[in-house]
Amino acid sequence: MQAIITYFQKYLPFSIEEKELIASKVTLRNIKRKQMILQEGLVCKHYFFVVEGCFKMYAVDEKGNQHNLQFAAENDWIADIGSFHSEKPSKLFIEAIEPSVILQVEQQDLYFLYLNIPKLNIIFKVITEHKFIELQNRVLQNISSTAQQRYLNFLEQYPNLSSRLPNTQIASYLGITPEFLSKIRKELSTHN
Amino acid sequence: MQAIITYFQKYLPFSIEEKELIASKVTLRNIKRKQMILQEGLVCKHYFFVVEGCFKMYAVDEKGNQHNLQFAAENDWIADIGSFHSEKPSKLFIEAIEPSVILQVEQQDLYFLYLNIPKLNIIFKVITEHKFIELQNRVLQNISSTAQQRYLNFLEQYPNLSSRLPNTQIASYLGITPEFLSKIRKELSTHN
DNA sequence: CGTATTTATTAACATAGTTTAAGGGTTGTA
DNA sequence: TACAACCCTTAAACTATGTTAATAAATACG
Repeated sequence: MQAIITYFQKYLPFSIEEKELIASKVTLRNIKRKQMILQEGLVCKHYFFVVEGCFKMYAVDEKGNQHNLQFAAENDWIADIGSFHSEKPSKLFIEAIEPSVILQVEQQDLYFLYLNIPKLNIIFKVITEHKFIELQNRVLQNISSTAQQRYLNFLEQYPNLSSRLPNTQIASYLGITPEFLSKIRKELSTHN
Repeated sequence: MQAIITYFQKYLPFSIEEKELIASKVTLRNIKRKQMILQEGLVCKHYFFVVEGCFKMYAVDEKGNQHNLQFAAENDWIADIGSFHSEKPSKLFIEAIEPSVILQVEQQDLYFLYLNIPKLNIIFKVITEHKFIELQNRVLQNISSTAQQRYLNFLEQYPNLSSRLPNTQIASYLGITPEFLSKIRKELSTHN
Protein backbone atom coordinates (compact mmCIF):
# COMPACT_ATOMS: atom_id res chain seq x y z
CA MET A 1 0.00 0.00 0.00
CA GLN A 2 2.96 2.24 0.61
CA ALA A 3 3.89 1.78 -3.05
CA ILE A 4 1.20 4.05 -4.39
CA ILE A 5 1.94 6.79 -1.85
CA THR A 6 5.61 6.69 -2.77
CA TYR A 7 4.57 6.94 -6.37
CA PHE A 8 2.35 9.97 -5.81
CA GLN A 9 5.01 11.70 -3.75
CA LYS A 10 7.35 11.58 -6.71
CA TYR A 11 5.03 14.23 -8.13
CA LEU A 12 3.85 16.22 -5.10
CA PRO A 13 4.03 15.96 -1.28
CA PHE A 14 1.03 14.67 0.73
CA SER A 15 0.00 15.16 4.33
CA ILE A 16 -0.70 12.25 6.67
CA GLU A 17 -4.46 12.86 6.44
CA GLU A 18 -4.29 12.85 2.67
CA LYS A 19 -2.35 9.62 2.66
CA GLU A 20 -4.89 8.02 4.95
CA LEU A 21 -7.73 9.19 2.75
CA ILE A 22 -6.06 7.69 -0.29
CA ALA A 23 -5.36 4.45 1.53
CA SER A 24 -9.01 4.19 2.56
CA LYS A 25 -10.17 4.24 -1.07
CA VAL A 26 -7.63 1.87 -2.54
CA THR A 27 -7.89 -1.93 -2.58
CA LEU A 28 -5.03 -4.41 -2.70
CA ARG A 29 -5.42 -7.51 -4.87
CA ASN A 30 -3.30 -10.51 -5.73
CA ILE A 31 -3.68 -11.57 -9.33
CA LYS A 32 -2.64 -14.93 -10.78
CA ARG A 33 -0.90 -15.32 -14.12
CA LYS A 34 -3.50 -15.24 -16.93
CA GLN A 35 -6.14 -13.84 -14.66
CA MET A 36 -8.13 -11.00 -16.24
CA ILE A 37 -8.92 -7.78 -14.47
CA LEU A 38 -10.95 -6.43 -17.38
CA GLN A 39 -12.87 -8.28 -20.06
CA GLU A 40 -14.54 -7.21 -23.28
CA GLY A 41 -18.19 -6.32 -22.75
CA LEU A 42 -17.73 -5.06 -19.19
CA VAL A 43 -17.38 -1.45 -18.16
CA CYS A 44 -13.93 -0.59 -16.86
CA LYS A 45 -14.82 0.56 -13.35
CA HIS A 46 -11.32 0.76 -11.91
CA TYR A 47 -7.99 2.38 -12.45
CA PHE A 48 -5.28 -0.18 -11.71
CA PHE A 49 -1.86 0.56 -10.26
CA VAL A 50 0.69 -2.24 -10.65
CA VAL A 51 2.67 -2.86 -7.48
CA GLU A 52 4.33 -6.00 -8.73
CA GLY A 53 4.11 -8.12 -11.86
CA CYS A 54 3.07 -7.27 -15.38
CA PHE A 55 -0.11 -6.88 -17.44
CA LYS A 56 -1.10 -6.60 -21.06
CA MET A 57 -4.11 -4.77 -22.49
CA TYR A 58 -5.29 -6.16 -25.79
CA ALA A 59 -8.11 -6.38 -28.32
CA VAL A 60 -9.22 -9.60 -29.99
CA ASP A 61 -10.14 -9.48 -33.68
CA GLU A 62 -12.73 -11.56 -35.61
CA LYS A 63 -10.16 -14.27 -36.25
CA GLY A 64 -9.45 -14.53 -32.53
CA ASN A 65 -6.02 -12.93 -32.72
CA GLN A 66 -4.85 -10.76 -29.85
CA HIS A 67 -3.33 -7.33 -30.45
CA ASN A 68 -1.46 -5.75 -27.58
CA LEU A 69 -2.19 -2.09 -27.02
CA GLN A 70 -0.20 -1.63 -23.88
CA PHE A 71 1.88 -3.27 -21.19
CA ALA A 72 2.06 -2.16 -17.58
CA ALA A 73 4.63 -3.26 -15.01
CA GLU A 74 5.65 -1.96 -11.56
CA ASN A 75 4.62 1.62 -10.82
CA ASP A 76 2.58 1.96 -13.96
CA TRP A 77 -1.15 2.54 -14.36
CA ILE A 78 -3.51 0.64 -16.57
CA ALA A 79 -7.18 1.02 -17.45
CA ASP A 80 -9.38 1.31 -20.52
CA ILE A 81 -9.61 5.06 -20.21
CA GLY A 82 -12.32 5.30 -22.86
CA SER A 83 -14.60 2.85 -21.11
CA PHE A 84 -13.74 4.22 -17.66
CA HIS A 85 -14.85 7.77 -18.47
CA SER A 86 -17.71 7.03 -20.85
CA GLU A 87 -18.98 4.13 -18.70
CA LYS A 88 -19.60 2.18 -21.88
CA PRO A 89 -18.63 -1.50 -22.23
CA SER A 90 -14.99 -2.02 -23.06
CA LYS A 91 -13.73 -3.77 -26.17
CA LEU A 92 -10.50 -4.66 -24.42
CA PHE A 93 -9.00 -7.21 -22.09
CA ILE A 94 -6.45 -6.62 -19.34
CA GLU A 95 -4.66 -9.77 -18.28
CA ALA A 96 -1.77 -10.61 -15.98
CA ILE A 97 1.33 -11.92 -17.76
CA GLU A 98 3.01 -12.67 -14.43
CA PRO A 99 1.67 -13.32 -10.93
CA SER A 100 0.95 -9.78 -9.83
CA VAL A 101 -0.11 -7.45 -7.06
CA ILE A 102 -2.23 -4.41 -7.84
CA LEU A 103 -3.95 -1.55 -6.11
CA GLN A 104 -7.27 -0.58 -7.59
CA VAL A 105 -9.40 2.54 -7.23
CA GLU A 106 -13.04 2.53 -8.16
CA GLN A 107 -14.37 5.30 -10.37
CA GLN A 108 -16.51 7.03 -7.74
CA ASP A 109 -13.72 6.78 -5.22
CA LEU A 110 -11.31 8.37 -7.65
CA TYR A 111 -13.71 11.24 -8.26
CA PHE A 112 -14.13 11.56 -4.50
CA LEU A 113 -10.37 11.77 -4.09
CA TYR A 114 -10.17 14.34 -6.91
CA LEU A 115 -12.58 16.55 -4.96
CA ASN A 116 -10.89 16.15 -1.60
CA ILE A 117 -7.29 16.17 -2.77
CA PRO A 118 -7.15 18.49 -5.77
CA LYS A 119 -3.46 17.70 -6.23
CA LEU A 120 -4.53 14.31 -7.52
CA ASN A 121 -6.22 15.98 -10.47
CA ILE A 122 -2.89 17.38 -11.50
CA ILE A 123 -1.10 14.08 -11.06
CA PHE A 124 -3.62 12.17 -13.13
CA LYS A 125 -3.60 14.90 -15.74
CA VAL A 126 0.17 14.46 -16.06
CA ILE A 127 -0.13 10.67 -16.17
CA THR A 128 -2.68 10.95 -18.95
CA GLU A 129 -0.55 13.42 -20.88
CA HIS A 130 2.40 11.04 -20.75
CA LYS A 131 0.27 8.19 -22.01
CA PHE A 132 -1.00 10.45 -24.76
CA ILE A 133 2.49 11.36 -25.91
CA GLU A 134 3.52 7.71 -25.77
CA LEU A 135 0.56 6.79 -27.98
CA GLN A 136 1.30 9.58 -30.43
CA ASN A 137 4.92 8.51 -30.76
CA ARG A 138 3.78 4.98 -31.36
CA VAL A 139 1.44 6.07 -34.15
CA LEU A 140 4.30 8.00 -35.68
CA GLN A 141 6.53 4.93 -35.53
CA ASN A 142 3.81 2.76 -37.00
CA ILE A 143 3.25 4.99 -40.01
CA SER A 144 6.88 5.86 -40.63
CA SER A 145 9.14 3.00 -39.58
CA THR A 146 9.97 -0.52 -40.56
CA ALA A 147 9.31 -3.40 -38.14
CA GLN A 148 13.01 -3.68 -37.37
CA GLN A 149 13.24 -0.02 -36.39
CA ARG A 150 10.13 -0.37 -34.25
CA TYR A 151 11.62 -3.39 -32.50
CA LEU A 152 14.91 -1.62 -31.79
CA ASN A 153 12.98 1.34 -30.52
CA PHE A 154 10.96 -0.89 -28.23
CA LEU A 155 14.12 -2.41 -26.78
CA GLU A 156 15.47 1.05 -26.10
CA GLN A 157 12.30 2.52 -24.70
CA TYR A 158 11.31 -0.45 -22.53
CA PRO A 159 14.51 -2.33 -21.64
CA ASN A 160 12.71 -3.67 -18.58
CA LEU A 161 9.78 -5.07 -20.39
CA SER A 162 11.70 -6.43 -23.31
CA SER A 163 13.74 -8.71 -21.07
CA ARG A 164 10.68 -9.94 -19.19
CA LEU A 165 8.17 -10.45 -21.97
CA PRO A 166 7.98 -13.41 -24.31
CA ASN A 167 8.73 -12.37 -27.88
CA THR A 168 5.24 -13.40 -28.96
CA GLN A 169 3.86 -10.60 -26.81
CA ILE A 170 6.34 -8.09 -28.16
CA ALA A 171 5.51 -9.11 -31.72
CA SER A 172 1.81 -8.59 -31.02
CA TYR A 173 2.59 -5.13 -29.65
CA LEU A 174 4.66 -4.26 -32.72
CA GLY A 175 1.98 -5.51 -35.08
CA ILE A 176 4.03 -8.31 -36.65
CA THR A 177 4.05 -12.11 -36.43
CA PRO A 178 6.36 -13.91 -33.99
CA GLU A 179 8.00 -15.65 -36.94
CA PHE A 180 8.90 -12.36 -38.51
CA LEU A 181 10.23 -11.04 -35.22
CA SER A 182 12.42 -14.12 -35.10
CA LYS A 183 13.78 -13.24 -38.51
CA ILE A 184 14.47 -9.67 -37.42
CA ARG A 185 16.31 -10.87 -34.31
CA LYS A 186 18.43 -13.19 -36.39
CA GLU A 187 19.38 -10.40 -38.77
CA LEU A 188 20.31 -8.17 -35.88
CA SER A 189 22.43 -10.82 -34.20
CA THR A 190 24.35 -11.84 -37.30
CA HIS A 191 24.77 -8.32 -38.59
CA ASN A 192 26.22 -6.91 -35.38
CA MET B 1 -15.47 34.53 -32.31
CA GLN B 2 -18.97 33.24 -31.71
CA ALA B 3 -17.84 29.90 -33.11
CA ILE B 4 -15.85 28.89 -30.07
CA ILE B 5 -18.61 29.90 -27.65
CA THR B 6 -21.12 27.86 -29.61
CA TYR B 7 -18.67 24.98 -29.47
CA PHE B 8 -18.22 25.21 -25.70
CA GLN B 9 -21.95 25.47 -25.13
CA LYS B 10 -22.42 22.12 -26.79
CA TYR B 11 -20.83 20.78 -23.61
CA LEU B 12 -22.00 23.15 -20.87
CA PRO B 13 -23.83 26.51 -20.60
CA PHE B 14 -21.89 29.75 -20.00
CA SER B 15 -22.90 33.10 -18.52
CA ILE B 16 -22.41 36.38 -20.36
CA GLU B 17 -19.50 37.27 -18.10
CA GLU B 18 -17.84 33.95 -18.75
CA LYS B 19 -18.27 34.36 -22.49
CA GLU B 20 -16.70 37.80 -22.33
CA LEU B 21 -13.80 36.47 -20.31
CA ILE B 22 -13.20 33.74 -22.86
CA ALA B 23 -13.46 36.21 -25.73
CA SER B 24 -10.90 38.46 -24.08
CA LYS B 25 -8.29 35.69 -24.05
CA VAL B 26 -8.81 34.35 -27.54
CA THR B 27 -7.21 35.72 -30.70
CA LEU B 28 -8.59 35.46 -34.23
CA ARG B 29 -6.16 34.78 -37.07
CA ASN B 30 -6.43 34.33 -40.80
CA ILE B 31 -4.04 31.72 -42.10
CA LYS B 32 -3.01 31.25 -45.72
CA ARG B 33 -2.71 27.90 -47.42
CA LYS B 34 0.69 26.34 -46.56
CA GLN B 35 1.26 28.76 -43.71
CA MET B 36 2.59 27.09 -40.57
CA ILE B 37 1.26 27.79 -37.11
CA LEU B 38 3.79 25.49 -35.46
CA GLN B 39 7.27 24.47 -36.58
CA GLU B 40 9.77 21.92 -35.36
CA GLY B 41 12.13 23.35 -32.78
CA LEU B 42 9.64 25.84 -31.35
CA VAL B 43 7.59 25.35 -28.21
CA CYS B 44 3.89 24.96 -28.90
CA LYS B 45 2.54 27.91 -26.93
CA HIS B 46 -1.03 27.88 -28.19
CA TYR B 47 -4.05 25.69 -28.44
CA PHE B 48 -5.68 26.25 -31.82
CA PHE B 49 -9.38 26.06 -32.57
CA VAL B 50 -10.26 25.78 -36.25
CA VAL B 51 -13.14 28.05 -37.25
CA GLU B 52 -12.78 27.47 -40.95
CA GLY B 53 -10.37 25.57 -43.17
CA CYS B 54 -8.18 22.58 -42.49
CA PHE B 55 -4.79 21.77 -40.98
CA LYS B 56 -2.37 18.88 -40.82
CA MET B 57 0.07 18.06 -38.03
CA TYR B 58 3.09 16.09 -39.19
CA ALA B 59 6.63 14.98 -38.45
CA VAL B 60 9.46 15.04 -40.98
CA ASP B 61 11.91 12.11 -41.01
CA GLU B 62 15.63 12.05 -41.87
CA LYS B 63 14.82 11.54 -45.54
CA GLY B 64 12.61 14.60 -45.54
CA ASN B 65 9.35 12.69 -45.80
CA GLN B 66 6.29 14.01 -44.02
CA HIS B 67 4.11 11.76 -41.84
CA ASN B 68 0.67 13.05 -40.93
CA LEU B 69 -0.29 12.51 -37.33
CA GLN B 70 -3.54 14.38 -37.36
CA PHE B 71 -5.90 16.56 -39.36
CA ALA B 72 -8.14 19.25 -37.93
CA ALA B 73 -11.03 20.96 -39.69
CA GLU B 74 -13.94 23.14 -38.51
CA ASN B 75 -14.72 22.90 -34.79
CA ASP B 76 -11.72 20.78 -34.01
CA TRP B 77 -8.74 21.56 -31.80
CA ILE B 78 -5.12 21.12 -32.70
CA ALA B 79 -1.87 21.51 -30.77
CA ASP B 80 1.24 19.53 -29.96
CA ILE B 81 -0.04 18.56 -26.55
CA GLY B 82 3.30 17.15 -25.47
CA SER B 83 5.20 20.33 -26.24
CA PHE B 84 2.40 22.53 -24.93
CA HIS B 85 2.41 21.00 -21.47
CA SER B 86 6.11 20.20 -21.12
CA GLU B 87 7.16 23.52 -22.70
CA LYS B 88 9.84 21.64 -24.61
CA PRO B 89 10.54 22.28 -28.32
CA SER B 90 8.16 20.45 -30.60
CA LYS B 91 9.23 17.92 -33.20
CA LEU B 92 6.12 18.60 -35.23
CA PHE B 93 4.71 20.99 -37.79
CA ILE B 94 1.15 22.27 -38.05
CA GLU B 95 0.32 23.66 -41.47
CA ALA B 96 -2.80 24.92 -43.20
CA ILE B 97 -4.00 22.75 -46.08
CA GLU B 98 -6.66 25.30 -46.99
CA PRO B 99 -6.99 29.05 -46.38
CA SER B 100 -8.19 29.02 -42.79
CA VAL B 101 -9.47 30.98 -39.84
CA ILE B 102 -8.45 30.00 -36.33
CA LEU B 103 -8.88 31.13 -32.77
CA GLN B 104 -5.85 30.67 -30.59
CA VAL B 105 -5.42 30.66 -26.83
CA GLU B 106 -2.05 31.12 -25.26
CA GLN B 107 -0.90 28.73 -22.56
CA GLN B 108 -1.03 31.17 -19.63
CA ASP B 109 -4.38 32.46 -20.79
CA LEU B 110 -5.74 28.96 -20.91
CA TYR B 111 -4.54 28.27 -17.39
CA PHE B 112 -6.07 31.59 -16.33
CA LEU B 113 -9.38 30.55 -17.86
CA TYR B 114 -9.15 27.15 -16.16
CA LEU B 115 -8.91 28.93 -12.80
CA ASN B 116 -11.70 31.40 -13.42
CA ILE B 117 -14.08 29.12 -15.29
CA PRO B 118 -13.62 25.65 -13.80
CA LYS B 119 -16.10 24.24 -16.29
CA LEU B 120 -13.42 24.65 -18.95
CA ASN B 121 -11.28 22.11 -17.14
CA ILE B 122 -13.98 19.55 -17.65
CA ILE B 123 -14.46 20.43 -21.29
CA PHE B 124 -10.76 20.18 -22.08
CA LYS B 125 -10.53 16.97 -20.12
CA VAL B 126 -13.27 15.51 -22.32
CA ILE B 127 -11.62 16.82 -25.48
CA THR B 128 -8.34 15.21 -24.47
CA GLU B 129 -10.05 11.93 -23.61
CA HIS B 130 -11.65 11.83 -27.05
CA LYS B 131 -8.32 12.46 -28.73
CA PHE B 132 -6.79 9.75 -26.58
CA ILE B 133 -9.39 7.20 -27.60
CA GLU B 134 -9.00 8.21 -31.24
CA LEU B 135 -5.24 7.66 -30.99
CA GLN B 136 -5.67 4.33 -29.28
CA ASN B 137 -8.06 3.14 -31.96
CA ARG B 138 -5.60 4.24 -34.58
CA VAL B 139 -2.79 2.26 -32.96
CA LEU B 140 -5.07 -0.76 -32.86
CA GLN B 141 -5.86 -0.35 -36.56
CA ASN B 142 -2.19 0.06 -37.40
CA ILE B 143 -1.12 -3.11 -35.64
CA SER B 144 -4.08 -5.25 -36.68
CA SER B 145 -5.39 -4.14 -40.08
CA THR B 146 -4.35 -4.07 -43.69
CA ALA B 147 -3.93 -0.75 -45.50
CA GLN B 148 -7.21 -1.30 -47.37
CA GLN B 149 -9.13 -1.76 -44.15
CA ARG B 150 -7.50 1.30 -42.67
CA TYR B 151 -8.45 3.33 -45.72
CA LEU B 152 -12.07 2.18 -45.61
CA ASN B 153 -12.16 2.96 -41.94
CA PHE B 154 -10.79 6.44 -42.59
CA LEU B 155 -13.50 7.10 -45.19
CA GLU B 156 -16.15 6.03 -42.71
CA GLN B 157 -14.75 7.88 -39.74
CA TYR B 158 -13.90 11.12 -41.53
CA PRO B 159 -16.25 11.40 -44.54
CA ASN B 160 -15.75 15.15 -44.40
CA LEU B 161 -12.02 15.11 -44.51
CA SER B 162 -11.72 12.35 -47.04
CA SER B 163 -13.60 14.36 -49.65
CA ARG B 164 -11.56 17.51 -48.99
CA LEU B 165 -8.06 16.15 -48.68
CA PRO B 166 -5.73 15.19 -51.51
CA ASN B 167 -5.06 11.47 -51.51
CA THR B 168 -1.37 12.09 -50.93
CA GLN B 169 -2.25 13.50 -47.53
CA ILE B 170 -4.52 10.59 -46.70
CA ALA B 171 -1.81 8.13 -47.74
CA SER B 172 0.64 9.87 -45.45
CA TYR B 173 -1.84 9.59 -42.59
CA LEU B 174 -2.39 5.91 -43.27
CA GLY B 175 1.32 5.22 -43.46
CA ILE B 176 1.40 4.08 -47.11
CA THR B 177 2.63 5.54 -50.39
CA PRO B 178 0.25 7.47 -52.65
CA GLU B 179 0.92 4.90 -55.37
CA PHE B 180 -0.28 2.09 -53.18
CA LEU B 181 -3.36 4.06 -52.15
CA SER B 182 -4.07 4.44 -55.85
CA LYS B 183 -3.91 0.68 -56.24
CA ILE B 184 -6.25 0.19 -53.30
CA ARG B 185 -8.75 2.67 -54.74
CA LYS B 186 -8.68 0.90 -58.06
CA GLU B 187 -9.33 -2.46 -56.43
CA LEU B 188 -12.23 -1.04 -54.46
CA SER B 189 -13.80 0.60 -57.53
CA THR B 190 -13.55 -2.42 -59.79
CA HIS B 191 -14.54 -4.90 -57.13
CA ASN B 192 -17.72 -3.10 -56.08
C1' DC C 1 10.79 -33.76 -10.30
C1' DG C 2 8.25 -34.59 -14.47
C1' DT C 3 4.92 -33.51 -17.77
C1' DA C 4 1.86 -30.32 -20.28
C1' DT C 5 2.01 -26.05 -22.28
C1' DT C 6 4.11 -22.29 -24.13
C1' DT C 7 7.86 -20.31 -26.73
C1' DA C 8 11.53 -19.70 -30.30
C1' DT C 9 13.43 -20.75 -34.63
C1' DT C 10 13.73 -22.19 -39.55
C1' DA C 11 12.49 -22.57 -44.30
C1' DA C 12 9.73 -22.43 -48.51
C1' DC C 13 6.24 -20.09 -50.47
C1' DA C 14 2.52 -16.29 -50.76
C1' DT C 15 0.88 -11.62 -50.32
C1' DA C 16 1.23 -6.68 -49.10
C1' DG C 17 3.49 -2.64 -49.81
C1' DT C 18 7.50 0.27 -52.08
C1' DT C 19 10.27 2.19 -55.70
C1' DT C 20 11.05 4.25 -59.91
C1' DA C 21 9.66 6.33 -63.91
C1' DA C 22 6.47 8.20 -66.88
C1' DG C 23 2.27 10.74 -68.66
C1' DG C 24 -1.94 13.17 -68.22
C1' DG C 25 -5.15 15.78 -65.25
C1' DT C 26 -6.20 19.52 -61.71
C1' DT C 27 -5.64 23.42 -59.16
C1' DG C 28 -3.65 27.66 -57.24
C1' DT C 29 -2.50 32.01 -58.17
C1' DA C 30 0.05 35.82 -60.76
C1' DT D 1 -6.25 33.08 -68.69
C1' DA D 2 -2.05 30.90 -68.51
C1' DC D 3 1.68 28.84 -66.34
C1' DA D 4 3.76 26.43 -62.57
C1' DA D 5 3.07 23.49 -59.13
C1' DC D 6 0.81 19.79 -57.54
C1' DC D 7 -1.86 15.53 -57.87
C1' DC D 8 -3.41 10.93 -59.62
C1' DT D 9 -2.68 6.75 -61.93
C1' DT D 10 -0.15 2.77 -64.14
C1' DA D 11 3.08 -0.83 -64.42
C1' DA D 12 7.14 -3.64 -63.55
C1' DA D 13 10.62 -4.97 -60.50
C1' DC D 14 11.79 -5.18 -55.89
C1' DT D 15 11.57 -5.58 -50.64
C1' DA D 16 9.05 -6.30 -46.39
C1' DT D 17 6.06 -9.05 -44.05
C1' DG D 18 2.71 -13.09 -43.56
C1' DT D 19 1.58 -18.20 -43.72
C1' DT D 20 2.16 -22.84 -42.87
C1' DA D 21 4.33 -26.58 -40.91
C1' DA D 22 7.73 -28.82 -38.38
C1' DT D 23 10.96 -29.23 -34.58
C1' DA D 24 13.70 -28.08 -30.58
C1' DA D 25 14.02 -25.50 -26.32
C1' DA D 26 12.22 -23.29 -22.27
C1' DT D 27 8.89 -22.67 -18.68
C1' DA D 28 4.86 -23.25 -15.51
C1' DC D 29 3.11 -25.72 -12.04
C1' DG D 30 0.86 -29.98 -10.06
